[in-house]
Amino acid sequence: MRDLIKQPVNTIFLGTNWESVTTLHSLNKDARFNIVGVITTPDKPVGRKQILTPSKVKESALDSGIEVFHTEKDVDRYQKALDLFKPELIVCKAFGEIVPEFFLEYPKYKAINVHFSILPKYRGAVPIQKAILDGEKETGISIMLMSAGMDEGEILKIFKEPILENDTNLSLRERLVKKSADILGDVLDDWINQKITPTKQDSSKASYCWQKDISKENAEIKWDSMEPEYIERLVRAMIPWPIAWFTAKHNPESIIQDKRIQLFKTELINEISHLQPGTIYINQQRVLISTKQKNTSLRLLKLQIEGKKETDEKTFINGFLN
RNA sequence: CGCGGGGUAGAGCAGUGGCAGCUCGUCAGGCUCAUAACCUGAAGGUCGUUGGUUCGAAUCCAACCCCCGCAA
Repeated sequence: MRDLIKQPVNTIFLGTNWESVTTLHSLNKDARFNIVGVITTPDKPVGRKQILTPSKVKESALDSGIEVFHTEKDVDRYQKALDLFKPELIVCKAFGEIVPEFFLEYPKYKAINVHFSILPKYRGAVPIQKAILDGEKETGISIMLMSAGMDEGEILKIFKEPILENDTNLSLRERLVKKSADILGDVLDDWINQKITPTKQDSSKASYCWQKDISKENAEIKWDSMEPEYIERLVRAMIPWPIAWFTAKHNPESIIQDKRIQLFKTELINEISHLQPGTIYINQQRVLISTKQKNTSLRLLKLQIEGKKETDEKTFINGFLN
């Protein structure tokens, strides 16, 4: 037994974005862990003006006085990080670089990753989005050992979380981030004190998801081929990026034409419409789009037309009445 | 100099040389058992900024600022 309060574990944290920040914070204020260093990706150009910006984790770590290191996918630099920090434990959340095996094997208590799915389902970069797209009713948090393969390591603990009807990638992600930050310290403590036996994944049941599945290109709504239920899920999965979109066709029956439209919030409405799929119309103070199912339309609760700002349904109608 | 759309009342928009408008919201009153409904009235603007053209500019010209979509 090791009393972590008396002997905090020297830990390296690997991460990049705001999710990693929440996880890092919870470990950093947890007396059982001593964050000796943070490894993150190099500063990247961001936004329309391509300003060189540090990752969220880097900003946060520097604020907390934690040393920051960039490995830049360079094997030698991983070795340097080990020499520099001499970690007993590595914790990883949303890092995004392939990490060499010797680095993972170095710490006494190994390298632990937090993944947002019930493994072995949804291995890969975008498990939340894919679970929503597939219409899954639940997903979860897998806390696992890192291995050379992608998300193939042995499982320490899995927590399940329901996917709500209105859940977007963002809302669900926020819940999972918060919950995982709450539980991670205790799971690590149990692991270090050998109260947990890792379980192998059944790789025959594995499924995968890729970053390229979530892109501007794949966020385009195809009214002629996609089922309305799928479109509604697509809208929720693409929040806050890349946002589901389509170009309103040249169609006299549609109130908007030849414009690119992004959808932020929609709901399915039972209503008979014989308009061709993708036609935008207004009925009873509601903004609707016909789908390939004649008895189902999609109601647009929040939308954005190119060149304009995001507006809700009511505001859109106010302006349209001109 | 990457491409394009835009900036007009608190919000969303119309108005392309001649009195500053529409829908919603806000405020006051009315109707109603009641209401997000309906009726009457009111407040609310330096038309992004600066300069130019003109008898006269929200409108035409020039420069700049800001917002948004695409691309990266």
